[in-house]
Amino acid sequence: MSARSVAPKPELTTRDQVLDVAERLAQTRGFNGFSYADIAAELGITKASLHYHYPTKSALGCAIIERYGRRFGAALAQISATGLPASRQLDSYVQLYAGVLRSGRLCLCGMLAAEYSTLAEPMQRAIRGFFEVNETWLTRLLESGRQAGDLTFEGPADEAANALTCTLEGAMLLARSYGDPARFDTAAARLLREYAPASGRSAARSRRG
Amino acid sequence: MSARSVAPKPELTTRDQVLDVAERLAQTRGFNGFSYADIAAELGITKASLHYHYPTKSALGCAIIERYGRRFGAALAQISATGLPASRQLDSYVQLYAGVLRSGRLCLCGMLAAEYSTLAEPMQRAIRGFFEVNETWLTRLLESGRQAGDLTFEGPADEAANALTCTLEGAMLLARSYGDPARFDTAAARLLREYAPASGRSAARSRRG
DNA sequence: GTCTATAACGAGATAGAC
DNA sequence: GTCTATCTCGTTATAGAC
Repeated sequence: MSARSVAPKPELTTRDQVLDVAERLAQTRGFNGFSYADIAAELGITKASLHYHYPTKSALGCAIIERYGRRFGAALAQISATGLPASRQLDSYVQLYAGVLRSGRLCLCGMLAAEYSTLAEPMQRAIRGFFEVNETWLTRLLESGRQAGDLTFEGPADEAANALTCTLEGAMLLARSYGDPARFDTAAARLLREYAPASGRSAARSRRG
Repeated sequence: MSARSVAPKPELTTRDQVLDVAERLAQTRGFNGFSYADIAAELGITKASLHYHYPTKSALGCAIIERYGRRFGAALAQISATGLPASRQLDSYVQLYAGVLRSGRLCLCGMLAAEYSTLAEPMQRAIRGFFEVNETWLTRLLESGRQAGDLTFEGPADEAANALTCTLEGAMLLARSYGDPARFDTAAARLLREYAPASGRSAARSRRG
C-alpha cells in the first residue's frame, strides 16, 4: 500500500506551511507588513529555503491569493449546495466573514485592496478576480432570493451585491481598529434585517412583540 | 504692516509641504508604502531635512492624522452650520468621501485601519480618535434627522452610523481595486435612498413614475 | 533650516555546497 | 530541499558642518 493510496497525510509540506504563515501575516499585518525573515523565523528555516519554494515575494503573494480564492469559492459552492432559502444562505455568507474576523484576521483581499497600488500587476489581477467571483455569486443569490420572495431590496442585484460586500469589508476594517469585533456583528445584523426582513431573527422579534 | 497682520501667505512652509506630500502618499500607497526618500525626492530636499521637521516616521504619521482629523472635523462643522435638513447634510457627508476618491485617494484613516497592527501606538490612538469624532457627529445627525422625520432607519442611531461608515470606507477600497470610482457612487446612492427615501433623488423618481 | 556623510539595520534575492 | 554566505539596495535615523 503506497502512501499515495491512503487518506491524505496530515503533515503539511513546507510549501503549504509557508503559505499558511504568509497568509496569516498578510491578513493581520498586510502584504507590506511582513518579510521573508518573519516567515523563516516562525517555521525555523532560512530565507533561502523560502526562495526555493516561492522565488519572489510577488509569486508568494499570488499563491496566497490563489489558494485563498479557491477556498473561498469552495465555501460559496458549499453554501449553494445546501439548497437553503436565500436568506439563510446570505446569513451563512456573512458568517464566512465573521469567522475570519473572530480568528483575529481581516479578509485577505480587503487587506490587499488597501495596498493595491503598491502591488505587482499579477497580484492586482488576482485580487480583482477574487472580488469578481464574490460579486457574481452574491448577485445570483440576491437575484434568485428576490424572485423567490425571500429577499427584499431595491435596484439591480449587482449593485446591491456590491454595496453588501462594501459594508462587510469596511466593517471588518473598523471593527479591528476599534478592537471591538461586535461592531462587525451589529453591522452584519443590520444588513440581514435589511435584505431578509422576514426571516431568522424576525421570528425572535415577533415572539417579543 | 507686518507679514503677520495681512492675509495668510500662499507660500507653504516646508513643514506643511512635507505633510502635504506624506498625506497624499499615505492615502494612495499606505503608511508602509512610502519612505522619507520618496518625500525628499518630490520636494527636492534631503532626507535629513525631513528628520529636522519630523524626527521619526511615527511622529510624521501622527501629524498627518492630526491635521487630517482637524480638517475633517472642520468640514463636518461646516455641514452642521448650514442648518440644512439632515437628509441634505447626509448627502454632503457622503460627498466628502466621494471627493476624496475622485482626487485619486482613499480615506486616510481607512487606509491606516488596514495597516493598524503595524503602526505605533500613538498612531493607533489617533486613528481611533478620528473614527470616534466621525461616529459621534454622524450619530447625532441621524438621531436628529429621524426625530425630524427627515431620515428613516431602524435601531440605535450609533449602530446605523457605524454601518454607514463601514459601507463608505469599504466602497472606497473596492472602487479603487476595480478601477471604477462609479462603484462608490452607486453604493453611496443606495445608502441615501435607504436613509433618506423621501428626499432629493426621490423627486426625480416621482417625475419619472 | 538645510546640507553631506554615514551609521545600523532589514529587505528581497542569488550562488553554490551539502 | 535546505543550508551558509553574500550581495545589493532601501530603510529609518543621527552627527556635525554650513
